[in-house]
Amino acid sequence: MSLDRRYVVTPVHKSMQLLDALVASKGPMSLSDLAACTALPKTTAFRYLYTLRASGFVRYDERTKHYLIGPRVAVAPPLPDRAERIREIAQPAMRRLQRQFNETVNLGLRDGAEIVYIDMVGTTRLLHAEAKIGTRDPLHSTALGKAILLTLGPSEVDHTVPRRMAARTPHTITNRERFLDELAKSAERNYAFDIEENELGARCVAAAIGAPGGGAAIAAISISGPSQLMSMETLEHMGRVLVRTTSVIDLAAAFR
Amino acid sequence: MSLDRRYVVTPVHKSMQLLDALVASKGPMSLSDLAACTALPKTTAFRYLYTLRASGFVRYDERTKHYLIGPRVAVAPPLPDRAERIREIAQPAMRRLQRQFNETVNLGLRDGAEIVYIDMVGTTRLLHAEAKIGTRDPLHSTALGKAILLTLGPSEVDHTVPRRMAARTPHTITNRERFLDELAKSAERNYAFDIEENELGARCVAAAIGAPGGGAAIAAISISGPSQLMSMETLEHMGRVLVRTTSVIDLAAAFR
DNA sequence: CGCCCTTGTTTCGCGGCACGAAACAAACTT
DNA sequence: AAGTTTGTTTCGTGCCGCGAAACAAGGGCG
Repeated sequence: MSLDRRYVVTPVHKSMQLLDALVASKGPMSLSDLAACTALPKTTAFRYLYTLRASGFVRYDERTKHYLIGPRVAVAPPLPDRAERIREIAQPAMRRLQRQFNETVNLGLRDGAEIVYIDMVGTTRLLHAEAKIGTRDPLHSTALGKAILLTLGPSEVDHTVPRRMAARTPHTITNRERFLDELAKSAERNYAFDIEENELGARCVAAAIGAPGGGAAIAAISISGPSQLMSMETLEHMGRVLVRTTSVIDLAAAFR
Repeated sequence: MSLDRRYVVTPVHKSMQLLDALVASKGPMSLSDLAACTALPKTTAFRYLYTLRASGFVRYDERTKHYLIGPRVAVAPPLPDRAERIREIAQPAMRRLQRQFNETVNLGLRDGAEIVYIDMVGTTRLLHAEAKIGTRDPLHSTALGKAILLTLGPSEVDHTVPRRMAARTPHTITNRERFLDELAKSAERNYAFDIEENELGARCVAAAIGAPGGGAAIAAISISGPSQLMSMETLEHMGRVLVRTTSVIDLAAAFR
């Protein structure tokens, strides 16, 4: 980020570090814990937490004297810098897609056999969606994952997709042969579907963003929505638009 | 909340007000807007926002010079004081239920023909759930809603439940007669179900929290989980425990 | 085209308030 | 019962955050 010390006001900055610490440790923390892991004097940490508590961003268990993230707040861990840059680059395209179809548009990054959501521009209606940034899903049950797998060589696909593919819903494809078949079909179109395979009631279509060197992709964009609104024709139309859109995105700038 | 001015550190407090303002207006805001609606000098607002931006809690659109809630953060609007007090009272019971069944436990408040989620203690696994606080669902498609309707007189039920009941899923009961039938059955047990009526793949069971005067309830507690793990026997067992638990909760203190 | 008004950014010097050491109070361990 | 750790409170100092004002860019209007 921009570290122009000139305008950074310490109390705000430090108190946000406290919030981040609370997020990172996924559970209740004592004052001492928090002070220690943010390198703040106990007194100061106490005051910040007291204030955050009064603002409703932090919850306090009087009994155990432990602090928790406030119930009205959800914070995901910070993303690595590269992810941040990729998001920056993809942002305009995502907004355009969102406006065109008025459904949720997702940006995912591959990490091993999982995709990590790094951005999501939604249909304004729900908080819900926005909170999922930083969460993960398997490659094999998501359109984003399949779209990325399309750009990998057969051998890499082979040792990336786990032997036992976990079923996220009754529709998840868990048979390896059927899955490779499905991939082959998707490869002809350059976009991939997810028909309630990752979440009941939700359909998705995704296309990968070309890697700078032209090799295996590390990111993809998807459009997702409720099955009722996403007929196969709609999905195919979206798929074609996605391919056109993603093919002109250039991630080179994200790698220095 | 506790307004002991002694320990409230102004910069932290004010910057949280900025975040709240951003949340309230559900969209991009200019510096001037934010400064105006928080009654902060432009200079100060600028510095706070700059800091929040550097911490990743606020996003900045360089082009339009507008601020947004950061993508890794989700914040719901603050709850009214009464809701806050009710949550405080119900909290211990909810934690107990959570530990006993290891499924998500929800606390909902009636507001007209909707229930508002005011607390949620989850199965640690997901951010996701926690973020839904403050959101709403129809009374007629949720266990929480039905549990509250059980405590209302027939005439009040009649003009509370809308003529056309919106279908949230294919399983939502939209036929008025069938719905009243279902309510009658639930009334005998004092707890109510939701069998994928509000969200596909999710089942719920709920019981109302007795109103202070003994009249119509305004709150209820539910347990929800994936259909695979929630057999009818499990649901019935949970229902009986819920009734025992909620019947001893006393909300009197929440009303002065 | 040029003027004015609004909006964002930067500077600067003052004063108040946030800081943290230290004292105090509880709760828990030994 | 003494000792250790943890949370809370006090208090005086100095630093740093504050906001007026100056500066820089647009953008709209005549």
